Amino acid sequence: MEDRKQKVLLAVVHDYIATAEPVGSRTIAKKYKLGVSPATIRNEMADLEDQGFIEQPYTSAGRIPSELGYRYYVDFLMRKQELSKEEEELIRREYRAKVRDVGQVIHKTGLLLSQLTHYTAMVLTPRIGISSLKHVQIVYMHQSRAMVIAVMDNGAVQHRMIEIPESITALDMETISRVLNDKLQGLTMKSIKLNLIKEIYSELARHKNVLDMVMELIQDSLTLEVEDKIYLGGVFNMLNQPEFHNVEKIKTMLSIMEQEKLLCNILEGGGEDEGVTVRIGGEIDQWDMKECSMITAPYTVRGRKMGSLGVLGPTRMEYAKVVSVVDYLTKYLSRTLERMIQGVRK
Amino acid sequence: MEDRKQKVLLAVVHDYIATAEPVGSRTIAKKYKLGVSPATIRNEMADLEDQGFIEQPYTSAGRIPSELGYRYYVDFLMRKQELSKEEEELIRREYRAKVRDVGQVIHKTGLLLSQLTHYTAMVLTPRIGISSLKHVQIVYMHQSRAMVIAVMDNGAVQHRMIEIPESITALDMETISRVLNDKLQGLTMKSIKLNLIKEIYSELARHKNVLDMVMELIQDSLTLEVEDKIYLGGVFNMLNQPEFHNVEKIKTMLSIMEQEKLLCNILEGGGEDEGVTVRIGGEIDQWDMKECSMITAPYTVRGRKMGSLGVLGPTRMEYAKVVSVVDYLTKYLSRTLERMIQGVRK
DNA sequence: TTTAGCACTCAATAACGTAGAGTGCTAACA
DNA sequence: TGTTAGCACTCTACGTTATTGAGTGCTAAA
Repeated sequence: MEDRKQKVLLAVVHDYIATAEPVGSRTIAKKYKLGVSPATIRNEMADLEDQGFIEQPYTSAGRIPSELGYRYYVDFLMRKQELSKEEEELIRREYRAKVRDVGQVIHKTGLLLSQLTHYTAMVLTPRIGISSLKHVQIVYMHQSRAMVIAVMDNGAVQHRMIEIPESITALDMETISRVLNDKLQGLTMKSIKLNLIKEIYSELARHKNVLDMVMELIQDSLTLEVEDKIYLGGVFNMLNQPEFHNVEKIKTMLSIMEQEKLLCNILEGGGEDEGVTVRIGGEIDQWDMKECSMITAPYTVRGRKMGSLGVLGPTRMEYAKVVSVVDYLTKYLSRTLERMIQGVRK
Repeated sequence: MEDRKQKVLLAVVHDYIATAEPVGSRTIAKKYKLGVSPATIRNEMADLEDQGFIEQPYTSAGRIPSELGYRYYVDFLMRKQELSKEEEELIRREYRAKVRDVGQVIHKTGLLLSQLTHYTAMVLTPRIGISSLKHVQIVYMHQSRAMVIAVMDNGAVQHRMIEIPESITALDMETISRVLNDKLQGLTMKSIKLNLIKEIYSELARHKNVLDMVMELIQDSLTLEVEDKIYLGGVFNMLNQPEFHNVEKIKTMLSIMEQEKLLCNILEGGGEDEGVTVRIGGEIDQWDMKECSMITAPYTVRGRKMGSLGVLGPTRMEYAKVVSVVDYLTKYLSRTLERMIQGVRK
């Protein structure tokens, strides 16, 4: 595309992103100093419209970028916009404060994401993957209650309260723990064979019903269908966007936001296994989101994809800024998780 | 209040709840068969307005209930509306399905609450209260990593990954675990004395840095500022209410919904330690919520209040229905939690 | 005490006119 | 051949005005 045409397109995109109003030739001539008259710009715009990069909402209004226009902008015209010193400082500070458990980190990340971009942030909780058993422990609580705890090699911990017969002693529980650890340690769900289980049951025949409950927890922990949880933040930022001044649109938007499953699919739909993905309007294959764009990226631990995060905004989004923020935060999150989890299966 | 006046008030409240339109005298005469003409009803309405139970949005419109009117309705006129068989069945089924951990139960309850009422549901996670240490365990993971697990007597479990010197052996970790269990078991934060800690440190002097990290986890677990989490559901139900067809209102609403802390305070502001509380309009002391009502109730385990749940809707809310649902679900939730948690401090 | 009749009020809706932003086209210009 | 000024034309947004209709309050009769 000729240089001047690109400049005009860039002007349209920038101005529309900034003002949310259709952009006219006069405005461009005045604000963007291309050194030519409005009439010339009009000619260029007519061409750009023919080629499908911009469109008119109605005869004799200004132009707005089409999806194709945004796409061209993102792919060829956009220049990465680094974070400011203050923003980097903010991120560093926030992460320092609360880095205790994974949930908190995810939460914090989402908060930062929505604060920095002023759009809606979505962060998927890490999907840990296949794990093996590291340790089982039965802790006597009181009367007829005990706590079973299972630790996985990937650092996940599950616990459950169980009811135990009055007759059982602390020693019994230690025995059970010990036998289970001996037999099952290091095994994944798949590698636990039927006769191994039989063996355990025969060895601990006296405690069948306790064993039942413990084995159930172990099984649950090992097969754990990771209940893809998602953190959502800054939903109400969307309402400040003029394109959502229509109640109907807000409604469809919010109803999507309440369907966690759907959101997860959309978030994961980015494809690529690494790097920032930009999806514009219809490229998100969710009919109700035609007027939105998403910028997503997976975060990793030791090179393995653990989950994704992303930003949802109107197609008229500040792409340059958001791409930088998403990129920066994914890396930061990856590093932080790496330090926390570690024990991921190699 | 005279009988007929009550009937008129009731008619106004019912009709306004159903239609969201100011109610005129003709409508009442037609729909509610009081056996008198519109003119008579007009007179009664004029009286009711003088007494402050109903009001006119503008001259020559119908009447709508005032806050006082709703209050009178809730206190004297409203008749409890039992749940239908289908609804009870739904609740039972949903609870059967997933009752594994506390988080899931809270989530389910919120979902049900919003589904059954078609308003916004809020459920506070249980606040467990002072706890004492039941068990500490250090589990070796791999290379220089270990997992510390602390179990409280109230059934809470905390875990954290720590870094350990290569030199440390599995036996060492067992020793540390054993010493800590011996010394600290059964103690609350308050009852751990300084010289007890010194004693531990001197006994395990060799492992000072490991001990540091373990003690930190124990301290965190025991002091655990219960991070009042809240489950929110059905926010978008609000948008179906005609009173929220105004974008500005939706905005203030949503911005409140994103402030968890604030929500917790509001939810807890109900006062009473048991039973369903109805707060109408300004009775919620949150300025932006003048046009909303809340119906809340605390849930308990063994008679001790653990948290609250509630429903937020427009002042024009189906009070009778919602009160029943809230009442029913609090009891159901209390029973379910009782079965799950048990070990609460007596 | 109740009711019919009637004048009056006021929001909501529709109908109309106007202003302004922006275009496309044409013709002149470099 | 590319650029620019001029101008007629288009279409939305907005403000003004008229119309409708629901609902009231008051009065006087039953």
